[in-house]
Amino acid sequence: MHTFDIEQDLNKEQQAAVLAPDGPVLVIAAAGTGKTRTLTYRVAHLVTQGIPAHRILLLTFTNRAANEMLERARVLVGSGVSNLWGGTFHHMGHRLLRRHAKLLGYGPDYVILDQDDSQRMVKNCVDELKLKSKDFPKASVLQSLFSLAVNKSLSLEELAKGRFSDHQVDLADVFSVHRRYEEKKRALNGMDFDDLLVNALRLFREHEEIRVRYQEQFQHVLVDEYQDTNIIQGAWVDLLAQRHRNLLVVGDDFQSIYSWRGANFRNIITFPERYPDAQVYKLETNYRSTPDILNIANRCIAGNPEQFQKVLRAMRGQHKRPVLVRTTGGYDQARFVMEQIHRLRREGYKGSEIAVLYRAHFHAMELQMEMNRERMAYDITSGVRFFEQAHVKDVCTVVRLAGNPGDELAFQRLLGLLKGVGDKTALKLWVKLGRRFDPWEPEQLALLGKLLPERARENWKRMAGTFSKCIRFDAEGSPGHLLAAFVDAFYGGYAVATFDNYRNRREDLNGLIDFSSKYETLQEFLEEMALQTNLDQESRLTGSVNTEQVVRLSTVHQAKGLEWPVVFVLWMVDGKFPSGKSLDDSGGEAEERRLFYVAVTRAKDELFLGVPQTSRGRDGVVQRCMTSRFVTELPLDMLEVETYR
DNA sequence: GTTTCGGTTCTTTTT
DNA sequence: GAACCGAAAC
Repeated sequence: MHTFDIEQDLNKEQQAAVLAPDGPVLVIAAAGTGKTRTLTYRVAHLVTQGIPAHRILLLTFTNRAANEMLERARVLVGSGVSNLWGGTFHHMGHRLLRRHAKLLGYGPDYVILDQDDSQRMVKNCVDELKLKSKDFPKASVLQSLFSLAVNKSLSLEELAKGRFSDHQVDLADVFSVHRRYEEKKRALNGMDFDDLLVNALRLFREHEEIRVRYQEQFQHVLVDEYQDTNIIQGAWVDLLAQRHRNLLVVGDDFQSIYSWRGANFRNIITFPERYPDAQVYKLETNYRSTPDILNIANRCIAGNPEQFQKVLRAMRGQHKRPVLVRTTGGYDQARFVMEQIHRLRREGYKGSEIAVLYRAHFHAMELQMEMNRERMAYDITSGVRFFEQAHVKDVCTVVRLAGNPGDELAFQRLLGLLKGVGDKTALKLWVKLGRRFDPWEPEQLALLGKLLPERARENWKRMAGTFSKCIRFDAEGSPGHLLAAFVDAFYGGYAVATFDNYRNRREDLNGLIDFSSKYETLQEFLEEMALQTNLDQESRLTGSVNTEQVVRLSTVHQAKGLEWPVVFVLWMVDGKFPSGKSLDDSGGEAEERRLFYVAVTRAKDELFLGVPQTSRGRDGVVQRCMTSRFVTELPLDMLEVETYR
């Protein structure tokens, strides 16, 4: 059953970390040094040592990382790991709160608001308080400000003062929006992403019996990507591990790229101070990339302040030199990438072995157009996340209402799909129905039918038909039926009339219905959906495309933790990468540089850095571009310089 | 008073 | 793509 051999499967550095004795452990794992592998083996090792899986807690940042590690651990030690507590911080927070939310005054069936939901709710607050004006900050700005305050553990006042220092904004108004927002969430029995973290921490801090119970339960706590934890998460982990003190954190301060959302890499930097008896292990042996690529990585990051010094040691031999390519503009850059992809294909690379990375989604516009024109298969984790696309959110409103009749946002959105009903009418109806709408109650359906404006009724009949067709049983059963029925009866027609890319959206919806049928209850589906930002790559790709030949387009952030034989980095130009906006923010230049480090270390064999000489600004005006400082900082002989026009 | 529609603008990064 | 704005339509 245990089909692994630590001595044979791992190098010395990794072995040391995996076999580390009990107590606090800090593993500094540089890029491509087998961090996931080490963590997985550590879990497997603990299980074979006789630690019951349910007494191990494994925290990650992304769903992808959680799934990958649990999957790999399962391969090593079999189904024994299935009781392991593993997942993202938000998942774990939710898992605890689902059990104990009552203690904090929430109902057990609270709803999770994703970012889009929060933003809409903030917008509703601004509307209700009649604060809408040209000068007043937009809902999205306010929402992210509220969120940042939580994640950085700063007072809203402090943060708002800095943010609006040069605007004429009455901070009192900002506060009242915030207060209203908090009240609204309470009224709805809802938590946003930040509440999941904050409330989970409160649970521990304010309820000793809960704290003691979980401190006792988790004999071992393991944290992945520790450099990305924020203050709340850091405190959470410290608290949980207090009893047994078997806390193993893995991270790479070089790859800390989330300070803009509150990540505090001081957590990792000060770990040895907070745990003076901590064992520190470094992983520096890199199997991924060629020496030339690692040279660039080592060189670019070395000057950053405040970090654990480490140098990537290459295990691979020389291959092709990394290339810096100067092009006239974005279009030529795209042409260059296309030509190279054709060459690579001729040399035997598959499309899926190639990735194009960039700082911001719109940087890939020209390339997308070119790829479309040539009908080259590509997959892009688009700027809009799968579950936040309009059509996905639209159809999910029915499940939300079926699961929670008090979901105002869902109601508003659902009714907004009817011609002749907008925000105002929806809100009026919501109040008339007593701020509650249960689609399974025939009386409510009939009442709403009567209250609706004349021209909305025709469509309403079809919408309402969905509910009468799905018997109550479905509310407790799989959400798939309900979604399918809604699409059949109403949304299919609506989508045809509304979207020009109807077919794609219909495919998304089919994918969603497939995805939903994995869940047995509406509640489960809703929770999972809110915490999931994207469908897995495999399930999103249509069967008709040969996935082997699909080139990957991605932001650098989303590429973290992944690797490809060939990597292109677009727009290595000051203002774009580093991004002009981020330079004055908290992370500043150092964080942008770390981002560049992440981009470079994704490449195994070949690396291309694109440097267009001009870019088209807002009004179509052509501007000269300065080569990115991250490139000019490098010694010239580290790169092959090419000009393409 | 509301809603719709058509045009415009703007895109950093994510659970 | 989708949020936003202003003008026209209900």
